[in-house]
Amino acid sequence: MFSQTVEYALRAVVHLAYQAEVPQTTDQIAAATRVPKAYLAKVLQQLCQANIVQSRRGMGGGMWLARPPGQLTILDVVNAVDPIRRIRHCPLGLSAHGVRLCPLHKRLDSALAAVEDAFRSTTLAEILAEPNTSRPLCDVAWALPVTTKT
Amino acid sequence: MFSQTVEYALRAVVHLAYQAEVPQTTDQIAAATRVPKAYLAKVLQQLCQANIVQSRRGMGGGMWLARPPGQLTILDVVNAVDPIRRIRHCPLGLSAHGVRLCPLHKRLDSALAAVEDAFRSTTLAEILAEPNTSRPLCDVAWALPVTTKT
DNA sequence: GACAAATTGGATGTCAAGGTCCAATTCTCG
DNA sequence: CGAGAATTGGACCTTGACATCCAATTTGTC
Repeated sequence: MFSQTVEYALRAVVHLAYQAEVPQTTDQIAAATRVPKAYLAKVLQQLCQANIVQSRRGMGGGMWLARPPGQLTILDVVNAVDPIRRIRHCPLGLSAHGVRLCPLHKRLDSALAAVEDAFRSTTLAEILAEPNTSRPLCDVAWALPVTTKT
Repeated sequence: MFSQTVEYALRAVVHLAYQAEVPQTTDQIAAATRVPKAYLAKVLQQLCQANIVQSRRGMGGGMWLARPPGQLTILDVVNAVDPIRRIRHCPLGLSAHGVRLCPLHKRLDSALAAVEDAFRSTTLAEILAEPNTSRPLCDVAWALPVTTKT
């Protein structure tokens, strides 16, 4: 139900939240999050334009979070790459009823609203701090060499 | 976020709930719900196989609901054509953690669960009976000639 | 300045969802 | 029975999401 792109963007952002010290290259993020490198680059560009992450080119460059994790919600990330499309008017195209939705679409839309709210009220910081569970990215990131260079 | 197919299936089922008396042909349903006729036929077949609607061929044939609207939930319809895919194990493919999800995917999945619950707890009958709003299908069905035949 | 490391942008490929079309089948009615 | 009404099933087309590849650009280091 959520697009691959959303999944990828969230993984990338979680990784960046952990590696806050130094800019992460696309290669590093791709390896840690198991996302196809070339496509990840596109997704990161979108996050860049939405001012979720910042980037620097050239040697020593890479990506990092534009804000502290406590000020970055899941919804911010989702909206940057694949916004939740709320139902704002009748999908049948009839403008006869103005903005009022019929009961069917009101239910559908309120389900969307619930998702939106859940995402809006969860910051990255909360995800990182969650107690009593396995770590985000399923510990994959930490089992892999992240800064290794021969 | 919900597929077109889900939208079409729900419209069709709502229409059938209103026209409970007599079998509705694909043409009639398509006209009332503004869904492409040929594609609607495919969707209706899926609903048929899932035992949501029943059909009869030949003259006087058509489609009708297999159960009373009070015993048919939105979730039933959704699951018949495009089931909600809950997140049951780490999308990164690591089986190292067994079934336990990391905090990130736990949040995503619980959003899916919320949608599923909302859909499970809403019957067609409730949608038809909703007070104080415009009617399902945005009254389009009632403005169109449904049984007209020259 | 030259080289290597990194992002950026454009062109292209692949695949499933959405959509169309037509022939085959099944049913009812006269 | 036969004709017409309707579903059923298969083949096909189109489009956007996902993904890949390569050239251009920017940046740091020697």
